Amino acid sequence: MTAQPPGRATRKVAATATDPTPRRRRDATETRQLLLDAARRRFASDGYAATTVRDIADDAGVNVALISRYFTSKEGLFEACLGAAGDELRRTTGEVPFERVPEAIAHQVAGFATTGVPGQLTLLLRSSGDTRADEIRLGVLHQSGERLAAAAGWRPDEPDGDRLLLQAQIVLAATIGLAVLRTSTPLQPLASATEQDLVAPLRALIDALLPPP
Amino acid sequence: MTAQPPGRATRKVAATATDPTPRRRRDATETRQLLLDAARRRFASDGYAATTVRDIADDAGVNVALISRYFTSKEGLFEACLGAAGDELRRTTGEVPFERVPEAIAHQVAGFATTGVPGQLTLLLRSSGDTRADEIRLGVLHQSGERLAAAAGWRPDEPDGDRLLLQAQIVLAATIGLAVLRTSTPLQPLASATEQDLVAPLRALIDALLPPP
DNA sequence: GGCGCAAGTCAACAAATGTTTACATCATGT
DNA sequence: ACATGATGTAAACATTTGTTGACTTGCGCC
Repeated sequence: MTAQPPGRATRKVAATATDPTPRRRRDATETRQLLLDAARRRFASDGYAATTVRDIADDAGVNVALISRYFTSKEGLFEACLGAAGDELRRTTGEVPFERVPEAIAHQVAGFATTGVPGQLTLLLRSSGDTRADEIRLGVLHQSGERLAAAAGWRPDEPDGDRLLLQAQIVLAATIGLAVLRTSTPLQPLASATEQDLVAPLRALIDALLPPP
Repeated sequence: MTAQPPGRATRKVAATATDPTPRRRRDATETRQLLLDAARRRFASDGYAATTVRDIADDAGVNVALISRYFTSKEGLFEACLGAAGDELRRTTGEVPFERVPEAIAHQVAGFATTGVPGQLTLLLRSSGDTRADEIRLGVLHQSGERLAAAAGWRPDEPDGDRLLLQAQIVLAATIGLAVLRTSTPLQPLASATEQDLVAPLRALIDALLPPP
């Protein structure tokens, strides 16, 4: 496929010609980031097992061996991706006033269309076959559920508290299902609905499950 | 692991000893069914790519080669599973009076705990890397959404019809998210909630998104 | 009973995958 | 300028995976 003639290597000079920023040809941190971005896209859209390290390396335009160098292994790379996804989800469901949660979720779910990066949410539910990654994912989801429930007035010791937590987790489930049906399995018209299109239904959904305190 | 001593084959006599029905040792249709059941479980819990044909064959207690014989290929086996899952989902969202849709969904989502089979729903969203299977899945989901919307009074030519269809698909998304968070990623307390625990929140959710006609 | 075919077994194959090893090349400090 | 460590490359590796072909074994029918 990409077999280079064995003489002098072709080198990738093409981009640098029109590139305004003559960035260094060798930059470890940039290479790391390229790999992370490519991996997030691949993992989110194809899942962990179906993604090969060569896919990721090709997307990023770097050599396959660098994945092992910078992230130890494929699993290490996946965990690094999960970390970023967790941060993003925490930001969405945590540090946001309760009234604006629908907007935040809509933005998160719709983020795929705006940013090129498919929602990190899909990353969260991809079965990985890796125990460590499963733990991370579960922890993130659990914490997100508790934050959402807390924003709706949940207190851990309160009687009937489990009901509220359960309903917060159902909201979370709906969010994740939305992300999946928009990216991994593009279901129309849901997949092409805009961020604004989603806010109203999401508000109705959240109001129904988590009545404001 | 399961290495048999190479002398006379051990043969699987263990089960037949206490088995009240001395069923034939060689039954093509039964073997097919064993493979289908094992495959549904594996595909639903681990995903398509992470599941190996040897896993399935071992679970079913049959030889690996029989997968190719009866289903042509791993993809063929997956499509066969998708067919069954599609039937089940159609049954849930279609031939049910609108008022009882929450119960039907709860039953479907909770089905994992009651029957040993993890909800066929999770099968529906597993990315497969196979174009044909993707089409099947998308078709099933689309049809389910339309049936649900129709049960809520949606008519294709009606103005503002897209909004209703969109909201039905959001209900579908919530359902799928629920199935995932209960099986693939067991999130507590959601994962251990009983069927009855789910009915009330689901009714609230559906009432909010699909007001009865 | 014994014959024929369906059902099942075993071993091997090629392709793909994650990882490593040895080597080449750039960047930087002196 | 040039030595040295960081960065990137290429090829090879040991496994695993899906699939196939030749072979064996049991079932049903004459």
